[in-house]
Amino acid sequence: MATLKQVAALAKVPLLTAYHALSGAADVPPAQRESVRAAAEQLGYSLNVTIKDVAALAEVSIATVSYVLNDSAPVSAATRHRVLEAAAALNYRPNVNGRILQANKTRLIGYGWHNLKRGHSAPFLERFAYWMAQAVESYGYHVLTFAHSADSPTDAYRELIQTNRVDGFILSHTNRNDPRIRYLLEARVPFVAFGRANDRWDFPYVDVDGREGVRLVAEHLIGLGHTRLALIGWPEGSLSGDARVQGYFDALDAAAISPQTGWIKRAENSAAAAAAAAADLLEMPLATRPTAILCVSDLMAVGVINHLNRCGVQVGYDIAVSGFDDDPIAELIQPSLTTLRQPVDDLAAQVVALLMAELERIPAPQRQILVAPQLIVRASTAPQRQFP
Amino acid sequence: MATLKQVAALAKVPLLTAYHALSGAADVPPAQRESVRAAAEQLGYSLNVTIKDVAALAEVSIATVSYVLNDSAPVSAATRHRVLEAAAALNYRPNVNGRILQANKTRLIGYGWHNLKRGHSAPFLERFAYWMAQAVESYGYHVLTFAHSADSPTDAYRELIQTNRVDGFILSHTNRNDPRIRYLLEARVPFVAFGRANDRWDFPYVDVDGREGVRLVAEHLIGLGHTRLALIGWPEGSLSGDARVQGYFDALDAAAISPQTGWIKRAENSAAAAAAAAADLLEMPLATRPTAILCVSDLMAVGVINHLNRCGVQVGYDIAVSGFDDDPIAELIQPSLTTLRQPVDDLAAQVVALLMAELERIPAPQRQILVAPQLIVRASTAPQRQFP
DNA sequence: CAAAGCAAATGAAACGTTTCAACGAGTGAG
DNA sequence: CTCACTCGTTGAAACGTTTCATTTGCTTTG
Repeated sequence: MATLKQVAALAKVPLLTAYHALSGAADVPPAQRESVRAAAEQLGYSLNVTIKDVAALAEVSIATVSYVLNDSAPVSAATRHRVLEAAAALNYRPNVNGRILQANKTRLIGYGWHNLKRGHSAPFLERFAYWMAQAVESYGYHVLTFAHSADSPTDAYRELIQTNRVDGFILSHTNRNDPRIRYLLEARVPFVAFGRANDRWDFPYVDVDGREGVRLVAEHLIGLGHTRLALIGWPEGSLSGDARVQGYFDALDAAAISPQTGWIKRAENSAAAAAAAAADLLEMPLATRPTAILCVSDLMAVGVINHLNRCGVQVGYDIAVSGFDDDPIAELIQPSLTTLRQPVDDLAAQVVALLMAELERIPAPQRQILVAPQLIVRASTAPQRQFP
Repeated sequence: MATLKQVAALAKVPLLTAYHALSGAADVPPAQRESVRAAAEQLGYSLNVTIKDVAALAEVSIATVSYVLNDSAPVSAATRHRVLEAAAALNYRPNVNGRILQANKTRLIGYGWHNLKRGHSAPFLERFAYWMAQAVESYGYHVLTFAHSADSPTDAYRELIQTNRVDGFILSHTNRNDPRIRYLLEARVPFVAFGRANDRWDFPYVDVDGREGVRLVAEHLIGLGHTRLALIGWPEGSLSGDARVQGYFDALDAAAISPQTGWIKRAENSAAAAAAAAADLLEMPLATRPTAILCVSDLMAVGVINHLNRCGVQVGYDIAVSGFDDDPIAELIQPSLTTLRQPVDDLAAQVVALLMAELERIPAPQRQILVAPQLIVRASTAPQRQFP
């Protein structure tokens, strides 16, 4: 491919004129415009301003242009000025791909999407993706998203690394002993997880402090006078699930309440399963029946509220209910749901900050970060009644 | 940077042995391993298999390797076999960045995130992002996501194009006269919109057929015996909003029902605004009061249902309610909500198929596609009562 | 038997950048 | 006046591919 300079030479016009003729950025006499067009045609040139063109216009070497634009070597004020003028006149923008090849850094961060089943979708993650993109851009990076299957997730990660498509990864929706984390650790690929995997592996992560969150809401309920608190958690074994249960015990311990058998239920993360658990709780004798039900997700809390509504139990008055996540539904359900909000923007920013340190291979002093969620009090735990 | 061949020569071992020593892919006698390590160290070489290494091992030129791997020129069976063996033995994966620079094609599609206000988030878009990534990958592309501000969105698009970061774009959340579309058309950048902009511009898009959707649900209600149907739409002026209203008229016309004044309300896309509109409707005299309320979004329908519940009106029995979107909340609210589901996977696949045609610069015959949503009947329009 | 033709393989250029090593022109010290 | 330095600048190499133009070694044909 020819350069702009050659086109200009062939058309016997100044370089800048050739640029204007082809770009339309400024007016050029029709005769000249035509001859430039013809010259470009003849050379098979299509407008594409490179560092060479800037160098030609500024009458310096391309090395000098590079030094000026990256401020990576001393350049005299006069030349610097000429170069900047030329770059501006030609509206020059460096081609990132040239850079990438030379530096062997793509400035791209991989982020994999799962295929969430209907109803299990997390609106939360869409916002996370936004804030992540935003945070990453402030460091001059971009996010490359890809889809991966649930059964062999590592394949997609391996492929992206081996073909040099990305510099690192951000993982979300981590599982216990997540195979992706195992692979990335072994392959020594920079990454940060949004979520934990197990206690043995040492890797950088940011997670919501579910334990502290549930403790907060339990404390809030105890403060309202509740003394019989039930908890509907996930089946034992999930990292974040067990942490949340722990927060419940923390609060009860602190208030010197001893948890009764039957107050703790386990259910899958669905409205229906939680409703069934709530039904069990309702069957307890009124005198010992819990007056508050803590749920480890908003989805479950919604199931509980719907069930209580159907049974004629007044939620927020007869029985308080709380959730976790601050899903949009929390504001929309009747009564509106007390819950814990995860500070998405903050989480994303911290994940990205950690990742940048990993990419520089200078690990941050604190590579494991827990962020406390914020208690959002709504009608489902309104202090409307004195509990016996 | 040195090549694997040079390292092997310096360590006086075969190329493949050098590879094994450095990669650990196969066992190598400790003595040899050490001398290879030392040689690599001395040359400042870190393991990175390129086409040159494959060529060296197969004892052919790099051109031949390229031809074999891309099947882009005739190669004798014997050499082809040698090359494939060598590539496999070295676990060679082409570096995409070399390709990108040479072809000036990044095989990256840009997709911009908006910052949606809390409560206005669309869980739908998260799933769209997943299916889009999936579809794009089946063509060997990836999605580059970026965040852009609401006030000057085109800047981000321009930057990505001018620096050659992406080959094209997918837009979602399009507005009437969307400035992004105006820019991309003018800059002649390949893109496809998920949503329309206005009737004047000719560009490829895929959109949900809101008109047909609302017609479907109205038809369904009329089939149940309803004759007085109200509609709560968005303020006039939005493209998709107006289309949905049109579907309502279509169905009423077909059933020879003439819409009464007062049946049509306009409200912002929020639960509260829709509830207020529903309150107005409730004040109409019982004899002429609508028996069904169609809403142009699930969010609005939820506001309406909550309001009716509060007023003691039995939704699905006294008054039917419908929404649009099939948000997860539709299944969770009481009663569950009849609505229109957008076939996300299908929409994403069609958007991507269109984009691929645009990228090849051979525009598809049909560049504007409307996809009909699917009617999902739930309890909020149950046929429980004979309407007068 | 020479010329022509063909298939297979190769050397080298190109894509756009950064950066190393080298160079020339001043400047200050001896 | 010369030598050694510094500062500013430059040519060229390198990153990993693809692909053009050419060469090599055969086979066929007149």
